[in-house]
Amino acid sequence: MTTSPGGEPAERTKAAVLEDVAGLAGVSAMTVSRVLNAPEKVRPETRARVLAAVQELGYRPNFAARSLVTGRSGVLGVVSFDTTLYGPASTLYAIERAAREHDYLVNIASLEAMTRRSIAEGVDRLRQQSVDGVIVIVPHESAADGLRDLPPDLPVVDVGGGERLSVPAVAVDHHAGAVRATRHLLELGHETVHHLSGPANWIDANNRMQGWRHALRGREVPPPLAGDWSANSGYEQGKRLSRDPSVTAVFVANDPMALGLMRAFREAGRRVPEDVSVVGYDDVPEAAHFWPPLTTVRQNFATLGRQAFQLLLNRMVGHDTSERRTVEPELVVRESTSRR
Amino acid sequence: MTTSPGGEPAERTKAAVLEDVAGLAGVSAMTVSRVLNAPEKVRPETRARVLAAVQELGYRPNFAARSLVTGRSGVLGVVSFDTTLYGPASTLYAIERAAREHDYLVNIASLEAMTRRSIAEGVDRLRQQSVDGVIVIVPHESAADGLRDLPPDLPVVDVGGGERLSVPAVAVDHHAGAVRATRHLLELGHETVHHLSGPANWIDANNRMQGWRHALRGREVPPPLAGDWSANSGYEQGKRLSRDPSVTAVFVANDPMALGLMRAFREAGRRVPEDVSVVGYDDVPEAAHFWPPLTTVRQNFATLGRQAFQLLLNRMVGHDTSERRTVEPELVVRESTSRR
DNA sequence: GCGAAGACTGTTATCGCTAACATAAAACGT
DNA sequence: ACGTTTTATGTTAGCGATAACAGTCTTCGC
Repeated sequence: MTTSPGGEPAERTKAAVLEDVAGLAGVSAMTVSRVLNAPEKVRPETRARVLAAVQELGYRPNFAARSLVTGRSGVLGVVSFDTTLYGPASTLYAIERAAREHDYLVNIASLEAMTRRSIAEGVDRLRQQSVDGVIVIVPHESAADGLRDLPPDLPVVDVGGGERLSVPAVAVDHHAGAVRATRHLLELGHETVHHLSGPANWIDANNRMQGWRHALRGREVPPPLAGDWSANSGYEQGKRLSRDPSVTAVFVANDPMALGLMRAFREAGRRVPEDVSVVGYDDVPEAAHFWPPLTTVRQNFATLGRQAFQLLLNRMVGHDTSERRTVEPELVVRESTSRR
Repeated sequence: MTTSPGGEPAERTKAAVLEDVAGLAGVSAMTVSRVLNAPEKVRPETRARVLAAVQELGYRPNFAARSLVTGRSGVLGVVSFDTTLYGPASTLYAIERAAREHDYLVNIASLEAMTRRSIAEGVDRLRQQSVDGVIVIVPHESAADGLRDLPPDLPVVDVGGGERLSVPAVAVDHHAGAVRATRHLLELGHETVHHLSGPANWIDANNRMQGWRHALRGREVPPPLAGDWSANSGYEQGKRLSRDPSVTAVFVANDPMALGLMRAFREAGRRVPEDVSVVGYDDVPEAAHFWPPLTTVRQNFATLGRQAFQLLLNRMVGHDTSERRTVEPELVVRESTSRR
């Protein structure tokens, strides 16, 4: 960036600042600032001169200085648990894209654990870097508590964090999704539906379990098993479940676990879907290519992320809503389910 | 300002600043600053008093102000393509964790496309928010170019961006990984090994393809097919490949494609591994539960991310290395491969 | 033709913090 | 005991931008 070694006058060592541009353009610093922030207030010719100077010096406004005086940073934070999981990763991605369109940058703070303390700490970390707002993706019961003792002056939006929240939130209607999944199996003629749920205290896991229970009302409700979202836990629990010959239909709380479970059943000699039908949840991109292709419930994480950003934007410009938006999941029928 | 109508003395409307804390503790602002930045330079009793005041006022240093004067922001940026993909997501996650341990925050900028322009633009976006350094995760040929015309004053580290880079870099030795995968198949008695590669111009895809070629030297090298990393493309290409009865072993450039390919083969009546052996790449957490459990090459993304951060840290403190570190991948043999 | 409104541009005062230097108090060596 | 170092704290001066106000110079209306 330093001008060429040819001997040009402005062999800058330090980056150019407003004053430098002003000097070169023969105007005051304020005018340069205006050109950058409210161009219409500056006469076109001056503007052109300033812009040329900006160009020539490769001037970039100093973010810290601007943010110090305006009180806004143009950065928003996302607090999330494991961003390696498909759901959080996709949501984060959507948020980032939406943010970019509005000239916001995204700062991430991932959490070691999901306790109210760690959530507060994550938000705090972001706050220290003076983000303008925070989106929390913590699908855990602890989120509600963690969010409660947050400073009220910081706009916060929650994603998938349960009912009793003090902040605006977006969530997928997992109850409905689970009902759809379970009904689908019931309609296929299964007497009842078993359930492999996610870990305790995860909002999504609870909601799906409740939906499943709800859809099963009036029938025998088998005791649910719980995994930890991993394919491996699905496999382990699948092994147990496969020993019960009465099982003909299983609703699994996410796709990886469904994958593991199907493997366990196959290894136990029970064919999917001939002997037992399986429905997953998430519709990860691979689900269509599992063996057999998995019937599952699709969540639209992109929408989720976009909505979350919208809500945050609203809150940031002042609308003090505690709006709650819901995204509907959709059943995708493939080949892991069949008529009994 | 304006103490509240209630009459309480410190009914703050605005957040407390250094001066407020100083006042309460009966010291100068500078002392407070020292307590926060170099506690050992302050007498324990004063320190305690200051800390108490900080506590009482809930004081949080203003990031912009600090950063304005120190010239450092404590934020680093990560430019990445699709952070939804397992690799980038895991790497990002590892970077974030390493960064946190060193009190850095991570800003992300994901890219719409992988062109030199968009890379430069992504870095730029981060630079405007004055990040202290940038890690670029763009496993594409364009990365090298995109990085070349970067301002030299900004510490940049590349992850997986190929050989001819102008900046420090970390990469997995995909060539070696591919060689291992291919040799494994060869040692199992297969005459040759087919290859389903990733999209053209992706560094990883190229390296793996070269490794495969290398391991095959002296034998017939079948024309490789190319997918787009998705399970779906694996399935499509798998359908084509399954029509060729001479195929007995396939090295697939990533796990999702391997999943799709195995499905295609199965649907074509060719059993894996009895009729055809398949090796994947990545070792995604689900790979062990594919049907059959996938033999694959594990990349340690966590190490990759950590190393990238280390390198960046080095560069940021001034060491002007253009060090290049390599992470070795590891073959994980499961059940998708068998003796011919 | 002259005051008033409007259009541009400039001046000044911060924003909240820390580097660098200055000072005061305590500790020390001989 | 006295200058000298060390230790603890305070003072001053910005970092680089923008808000708010203050001038100029035009442009108009009547």
